[in-house]
Amino acid sequence: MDDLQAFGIEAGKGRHYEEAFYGLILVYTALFDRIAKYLDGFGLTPAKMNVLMVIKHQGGAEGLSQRDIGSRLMVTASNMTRLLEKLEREKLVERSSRAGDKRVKVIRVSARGSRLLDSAWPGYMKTMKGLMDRLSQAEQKQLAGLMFRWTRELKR
Amino acid sequence: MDDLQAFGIEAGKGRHYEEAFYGLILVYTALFDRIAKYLDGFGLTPAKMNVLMVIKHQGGAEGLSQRDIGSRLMVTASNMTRLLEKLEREKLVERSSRAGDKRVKVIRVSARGSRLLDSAWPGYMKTMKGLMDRLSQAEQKQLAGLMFRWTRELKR
DNA sequence: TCACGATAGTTGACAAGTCAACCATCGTGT
DNA sequence: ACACGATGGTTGACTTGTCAACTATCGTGA
Repeated sequence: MDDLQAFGIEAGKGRHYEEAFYGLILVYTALFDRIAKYLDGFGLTPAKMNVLMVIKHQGGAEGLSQRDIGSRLMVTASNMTRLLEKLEREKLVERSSRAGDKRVKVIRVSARGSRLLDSAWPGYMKTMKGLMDRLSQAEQKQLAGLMFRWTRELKR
Repeated sequence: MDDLQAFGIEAGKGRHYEEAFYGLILVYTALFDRIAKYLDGFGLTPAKMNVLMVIKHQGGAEGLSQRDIGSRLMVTASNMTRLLEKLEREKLVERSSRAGDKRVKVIRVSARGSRLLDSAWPGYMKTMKGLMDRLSQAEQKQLAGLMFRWTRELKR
């Protein structure tokens, strides 16, 4: 736990909240890193993967507006614009104005995007599971419960 | 838990690892956000705050090299260069070449940086504690333990 | 009907992070 | 003594993310 010392924290000294806080940061960055490395093999990034997943799983035939995607992923509108521009340039996604409301842009996954998503998906899940499986089943369950409670508390 | 649905995850369906994974992301971003908002009042960001904390708490009289700081915070060398350039421009930090090894730049907190850090610190800790205290003491301890084990596992 | 407020998206300017290529300096082995 | 590899830092090009200011369109109330 030398990592925590970086922040001036000594482990095992009471002060669980500091250990938990900095531990969480360390874990998050490690997880993010591994996932990013995996996705890199497909020319994808976590952000792009998330966008593709949301559109494909929740878009149905009608597609989603940029706003819809953004709010589901907690990504700002301006960030969505640029993310989708790139995805469009890479032909993974199609953007068209909605008939009846020219303000909204309807986003759909292209055939190419869909194929890419399908090919990246199993390994993505496997990578994630592999990372999580460093914890026991019981610990995973514990963590899931903690995170669930915590997000709800943080939202008030 | 509607947030998790964004990723195509249903809560409470076994699959604790998915809930834990996405829950962790949600929590992390929420925490980061609040901390960033607090620090903004001081013209600081989490990254800058971390750098100042490390230099002040571990730098002693001799200061630290950029490499030292970077490795303690898991920040890349190139990122350190730019971070420290900004901190230097804002006169929060002083950079000088080490006598005896011109490659190394020795970093010290300036008087101004030190004052700023002192003024931001108590509220920073209070904000962090406030965020953590949405969980009970027992949960914090549990979480700290989990994170401790997990970081170690992830490092192999 | 039309003015005004709300909604969807875009743009500019910035922070923080990455990687790869690069320069300067150091230290060591022969 | 010096060549070469290791070390410390910088730079360029890029991604993801933010906020604030902006445009365009839509819908509603008077």
